[in-house]
Amino acid sequence: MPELPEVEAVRRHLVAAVEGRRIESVRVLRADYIRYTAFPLAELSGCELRTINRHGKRLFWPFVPQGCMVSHLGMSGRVTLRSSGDPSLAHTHLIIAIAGGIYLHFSDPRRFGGVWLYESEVDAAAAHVYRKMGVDALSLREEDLTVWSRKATSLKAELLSQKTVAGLGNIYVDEALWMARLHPMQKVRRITRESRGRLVACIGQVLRASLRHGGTTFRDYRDAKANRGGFGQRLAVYGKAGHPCQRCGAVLQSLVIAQRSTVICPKCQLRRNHGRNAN
DNA sequence: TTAGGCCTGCAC
DNA sequence: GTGCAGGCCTAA
Repeated sequence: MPELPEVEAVRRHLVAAVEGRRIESVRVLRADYIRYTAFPLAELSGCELRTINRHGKRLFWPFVPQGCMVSHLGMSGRVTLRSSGDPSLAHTHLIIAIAGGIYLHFSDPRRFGGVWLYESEVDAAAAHVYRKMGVDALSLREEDLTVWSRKATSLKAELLSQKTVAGLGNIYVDEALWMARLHPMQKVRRITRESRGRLVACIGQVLRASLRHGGTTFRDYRDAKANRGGFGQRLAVYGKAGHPCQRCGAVLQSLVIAQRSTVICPKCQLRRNHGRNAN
């Protein structure tokens, strides 16, 4: 499932191919994949794609002279570059024709993802970043987590919520918490500053390592070239319940936290908030 | 804060 | 055939 490294890998590939190019036409094959439009999508024809930015798991596509598209891959979304405007992949919902004979195909079997269209980049950010998303996980610093001292949620729920840190999903939350030796059920307000610093470092390390390998392949993820990511076999805990912890050898344990499957090392990741409201 | 719904493919 | 996987939104 696409998380930050997968989305970033897609972004880099797309930018190299289509940045600065003109939109020739837009073809919607499935209307409800377009979640919001401030103006008809067809009016993007003739506009120039200025660049592609990313915040968390979302891509922002600002156009000149006007318009900004937001895309989210959801669980099973893919954006692929093709030389044909005919849908070759099942579940292709949107095709954007770009000058130079390039066609951007948006496909998404499960349709958890989608596309939004705003008048401007500011409008797009207002709807998708300012209200609900925290700092992007790749530029996270320890100071960004000081707000945790006033929050009652668990580490797992907090990191999945995108509210303070944007971009992590179930895979990388489990990986980063394991690397930082923190228990996912621990309350964020009880995390020491030192542990927060360690977590920030581990989040960066996990994401950058994944990015170097082109993301994680799990189920349907592919990058814009339809390649599979190579980070999958390097995962330490995700999907590895019952296997030995590569750090201490203890058997990795599976549990459900915040309605999400979670894998931890019961020996490395000890809860430190026992004795007070530690149910 | 938590549960449910969305949706499909795949493992069992 | 059943159930689970998951991000994110909405409702209770």
